[in-house]
Amino acid sequence: MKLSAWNVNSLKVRLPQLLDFLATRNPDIVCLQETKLEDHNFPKAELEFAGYQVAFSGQKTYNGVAILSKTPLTDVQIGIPDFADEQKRVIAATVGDTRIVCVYIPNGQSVDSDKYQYKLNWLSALTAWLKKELKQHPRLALLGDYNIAPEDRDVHDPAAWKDQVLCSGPEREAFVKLLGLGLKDSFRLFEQPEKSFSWWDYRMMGFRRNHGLRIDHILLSESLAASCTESSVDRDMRKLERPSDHAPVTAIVS
DNA sequence: ATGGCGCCACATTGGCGA
Repeated sequence: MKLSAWNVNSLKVRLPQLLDFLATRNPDIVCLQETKLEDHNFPKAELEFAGYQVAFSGQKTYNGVAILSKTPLTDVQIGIPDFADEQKRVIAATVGDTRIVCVYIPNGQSVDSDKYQYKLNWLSALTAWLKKELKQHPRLALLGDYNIAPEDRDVHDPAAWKDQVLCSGPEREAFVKLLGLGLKDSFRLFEQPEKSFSWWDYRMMGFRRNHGLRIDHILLSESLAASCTESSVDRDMRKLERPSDHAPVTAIVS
């Protein structure tokens, strides 16, 4: 089973690239972030025609998440239960015997921003909920844009980013708490190239200079991690004309 | 040097992302 996550930064703009991605990579499941589409504008028919069932939760301008699956999606959950949030950042569904949780974790803007505190509260709520989810679903994958670079090796210039948003201690501690639930960072199950990132700034030729961060992740519960054979970043999608600033990430499990 | 790019909308400028 091939699982991908991709922050498309507008599904309206990126739909042709997504359809190409589906046709060429042939993933079983794709988790999308930053669709930036209200539900009545979601391209359901196009994606169904491409062979995928869809579950989605979106809003105008910001946020928006979706799960695509070749096989039926059941028990769709939108948002974190008992956590009031206007922002559409979470969708979960069951595919076969596997629970898929798609997240667009808040950016936080800067460590002295109210949005940073919202991010930390949000991460606490996510972690508490996932603890329960894992009890019900031993096979669970948490995919998406985490807006956290877990370690210095996930940052092109750790000195410049030290204690900045996406790299700060409390954010990294929140990521470690997710791992503490029994989740594994699939990317680090394997040897990887130095300076592997999933996001590059549009400005200053960030991609060409590989000025990036690894902030998009696929975390797997222990039973899924045990069968994981591959985890990688799909840099080729970032090379296209008019790319998302994020590249898709993909893991293969059985 | 606090810009740079890309996307969106109460759009031709400002908010936001990371």
